[in-house]
Amino acid sequence: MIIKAPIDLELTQISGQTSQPPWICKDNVFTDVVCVDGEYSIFSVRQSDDFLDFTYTGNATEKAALENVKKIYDLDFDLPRFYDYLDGHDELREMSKFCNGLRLFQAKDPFECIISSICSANNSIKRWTRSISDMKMKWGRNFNDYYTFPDIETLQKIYLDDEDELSKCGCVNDNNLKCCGVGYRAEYMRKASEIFSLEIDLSEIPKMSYDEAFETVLKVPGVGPKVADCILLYGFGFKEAFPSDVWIKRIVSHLYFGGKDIKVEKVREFGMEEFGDYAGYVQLYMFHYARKSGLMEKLK
DNA sequence: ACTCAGGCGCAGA
DNA sequence: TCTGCGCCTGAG
Repeated sequence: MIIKAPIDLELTQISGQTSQPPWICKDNVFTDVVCVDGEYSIFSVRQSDDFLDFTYTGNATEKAALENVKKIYDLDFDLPRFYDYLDGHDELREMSKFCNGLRLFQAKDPFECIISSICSANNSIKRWTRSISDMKMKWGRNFNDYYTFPDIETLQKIYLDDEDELSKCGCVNDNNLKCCGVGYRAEYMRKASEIFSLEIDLSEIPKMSYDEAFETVLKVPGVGPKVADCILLYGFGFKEAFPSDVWIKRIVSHLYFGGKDIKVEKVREFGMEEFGDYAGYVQLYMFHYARKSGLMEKLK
């Protein structure tokens, strides 16, 4: 079925955002397995002119499947209206040209989003993507060779490294987190799994205010301000989040503060104050604008 | 072979 | 409260 919302699907997929790796692409069709009301469906999406062509297999009702795909690709977001907003500001005007059709690629699985966001910290997009894909292949459930992300209970039991695996199971069979290339983040990931199993109920987070949700996820080891904002934005749709890292710092500094060196924490406050409910989208557009326009090279 | 990028936790100021 | 170091891995 065709969903009439303008989107650049490929751009949205490869934007390197921290909710999930890109879906598997074959002949311009992007496919992955999605949990709908407790059951697994294979979702396929394809660019059809400006719109999205969506098909799925599985027992999900059409209504539920549609709701899910709309959420994942943020299809209810009014992109033209956002472009009017960008056009109304000197500093932002150029961005829509470079990122036309780019939407938030939202998590299909909040737990996956949390763990992959932790994995993304102090990491490269390439290495982060490989690690998460490895984890899915090793410990996720296989549906037609599309793999789910391992659930909370599964991940809690995964060994940390070779040493941990050897002492607990007597042999080493690449069945541990560090062999996925996550490095010292392995401990954070396992601790986080424990916390979401025992202390924090994932389903409570969407009911919270932004501030409350921010403070809640900050308690998780490996989650600082940047990762917390990524989790809230890509995992739970808090669009007022403005994830601020060194790149966003450089870009904001260049566009708004005459290149002056400012603290990342100040950049976050500035972004939230200045852009309000558009903060998350402005952050997304800033990053890709900088990438594509050559600004990023200039700011290095 | 070596250096560096990248956000977070922690020790020490 | 704030500052600066070390963490792990792969790319250059």
